[in-house]
Amino acid sequence: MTDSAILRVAVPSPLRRLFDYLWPADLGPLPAPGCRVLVPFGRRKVVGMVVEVTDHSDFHLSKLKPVTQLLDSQPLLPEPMLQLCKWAAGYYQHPIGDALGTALPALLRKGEAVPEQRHTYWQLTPHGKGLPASALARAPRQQQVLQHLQRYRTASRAAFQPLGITLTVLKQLEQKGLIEAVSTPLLQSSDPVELLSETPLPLYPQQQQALDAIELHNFHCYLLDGETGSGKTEVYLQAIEKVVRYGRQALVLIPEISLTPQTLSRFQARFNCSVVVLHSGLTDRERALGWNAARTGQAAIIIGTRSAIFTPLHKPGLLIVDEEHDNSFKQQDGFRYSARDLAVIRASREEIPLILGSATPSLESLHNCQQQRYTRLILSQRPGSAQQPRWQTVNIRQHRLSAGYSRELIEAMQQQLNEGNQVLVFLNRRGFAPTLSCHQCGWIANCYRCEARLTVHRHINRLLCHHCEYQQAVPNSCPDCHSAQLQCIGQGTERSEEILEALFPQYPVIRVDRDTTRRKQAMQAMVDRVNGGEPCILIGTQMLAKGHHFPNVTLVAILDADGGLFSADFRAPEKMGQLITQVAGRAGRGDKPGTVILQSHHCDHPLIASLVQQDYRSFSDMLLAERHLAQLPPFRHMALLRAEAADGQAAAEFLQYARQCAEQLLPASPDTGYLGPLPAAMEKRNGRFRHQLSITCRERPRLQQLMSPLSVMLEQSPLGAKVRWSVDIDPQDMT
DNA sequence: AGCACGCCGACT
DNA sequence: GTCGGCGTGCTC
Repeated sequence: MTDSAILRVAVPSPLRRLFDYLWPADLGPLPAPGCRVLVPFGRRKVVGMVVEVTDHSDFHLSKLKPVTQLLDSQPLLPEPMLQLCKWAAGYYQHPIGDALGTALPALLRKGEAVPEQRHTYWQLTPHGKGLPASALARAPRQQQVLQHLQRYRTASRAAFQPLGITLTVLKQLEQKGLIEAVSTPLLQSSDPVELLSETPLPLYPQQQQALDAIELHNFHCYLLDGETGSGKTEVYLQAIEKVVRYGRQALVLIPEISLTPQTLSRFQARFNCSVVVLHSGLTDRERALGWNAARTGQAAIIIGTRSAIFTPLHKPGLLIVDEEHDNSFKQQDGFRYSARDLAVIRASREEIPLILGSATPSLESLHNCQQQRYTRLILSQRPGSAQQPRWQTVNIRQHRLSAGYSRELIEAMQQQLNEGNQVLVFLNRRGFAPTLSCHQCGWIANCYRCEARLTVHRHINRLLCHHCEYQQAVPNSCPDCHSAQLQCIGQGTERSEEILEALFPQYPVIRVDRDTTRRKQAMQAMVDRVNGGEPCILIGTQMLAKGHHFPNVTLVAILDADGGLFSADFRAPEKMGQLITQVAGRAGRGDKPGTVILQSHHCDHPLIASLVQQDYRSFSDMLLAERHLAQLPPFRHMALLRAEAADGQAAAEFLQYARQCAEQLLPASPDTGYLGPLPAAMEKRNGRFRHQLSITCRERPRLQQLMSPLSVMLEQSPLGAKVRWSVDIDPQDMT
């Protein structure tokens, strides 16, 4: 209770509240929300962000500490971004300080000043200017610099590079006092240059209709639903062009893996304006520079992965989320936000359009179209001569397989290869074999920290756990009965590669998975090799499904389509269908028609049948009907409480307590359902036992009204201190 | 999350 | 006699 100025500050801590500080008059006028401050917190000093300015506090005035230092004279985050972070922290039940932390580049989070893009160049000192051009004859490199600067007055380091002048030479001249480095802020280029550096591609009618349908001056969501190769990117590019022409910025989100040079170069080749790319490969400084260029409006187009949704924009004009169904838009730990869902909130607050693009839209987005909240724009043709692939199933239920390959498939592959074409084989399991077992006693190699089998990796001759870090050498004999008859059961990409090499010795086999693409550039080298065009076989995991185009592939084989059909995760079939459709889209992109062969034990399963005989659209309709019947998302809103501990009992007890609290706040009813606590699909993982409690509500606000007080109660509960627990709103991955 | 305080085992 | 193990408690 006071009339002096109080700042409500978000502080990096796991506590779900703001902290009040006094503003000492000698620090000058009150800072605006969005400015960073240095504050004492406990026994240390931390960088916090002003969220509110007020004149009262629930705390005793005597308990408030004063702000130590103001770090920004102007707000770092504009009001809409601050609001978005507050909203996201509330919606996802995450501490506000941490949420705001993810919105800032690391450099700024640490309290550094905002870096500025500067133009650095070299010029002669007065001493250097006095020298004749013939000076420094004994140092030809230095003389070259001298003469160059006498002629052009200034030159940047980049300008010296083609002349073969290294930084060392320049430093030597600087030592002699002959030249000096000058750095000035980079001015915004005000020259009216032509925006486009290449002519846009002509649009076919559907593309044109889609582009025309997108209203640029108000908020609306558009689902650009077009299969692989239907030209979604061209629609993005031309929509961005319009937006940039009237002086606004476009923010494009792409999945983590699809940050391929191909996508990127399309944007850079099209536009002359400044395109900023925010990806994980940048240094902290580069990232902060790009972020700031977006904030100040210097960058017209910003492309980034999930976290880029928090990039402030000076004049936002358009948001795009490409491959909106992709799981990487949902952060799976810590601050569990969905960048795609936040894009909807952000676009609506900024009153700008949002384009969600996908060949295989998420059921959430399709449902939103059915509810008339989004407008669905369909692209069903492939430009040029490319044709739809032909689908074919092989029932492998009673077939004798050669290490996972049916006779039909082998024959089809042989035929395509003989005709000089390429074949892509999709097997979503890396390693040699998923199981090592003893033929004598039935022993199976299990991970001792996880409830999972160890995967045999033949090339390094080790057993790896794919769920934790554990690995060991492949034993020579069974640890139980000492028999030497250990056998590998099941198929992985490594084993498939061996089989293919034996089956088709005259053709190169290229394996693509996490193990073969670990090295930098390995993926690109592989793509280049394949697109060289020689007949070959590609075998790989889902890495093959995303982003890259292989125009010479005419046959796509899906070795095992059954993985997603009978999983504990209700989203598994959706993921499977998306993956299969995406892989199938790699086939026949050139002038040659493509074929997709799908091996399954359940060819007559309605989901498989709809995918094969019809398309993703009928497949997703069927899934939506199932979700409706089962009252699952997107027809219900879900929160998942997870708890894990070395003592499984403690985790279950904590969730039991959570359920009691929750049911007191919001009793179970036809509109509100509780399920659990139940052991997670893989109960033991990384040495901890995991349990979960799911809560579903018909109304989204109702769920949030429950989760907010519940999170606070759980945070304060002593039971919660003994286990690792988290709240996941709109969970994507139930495992 | 940090970072303290706090009370019990093997070492200069 | 101390160094240090990690239990629990607090941060405006």
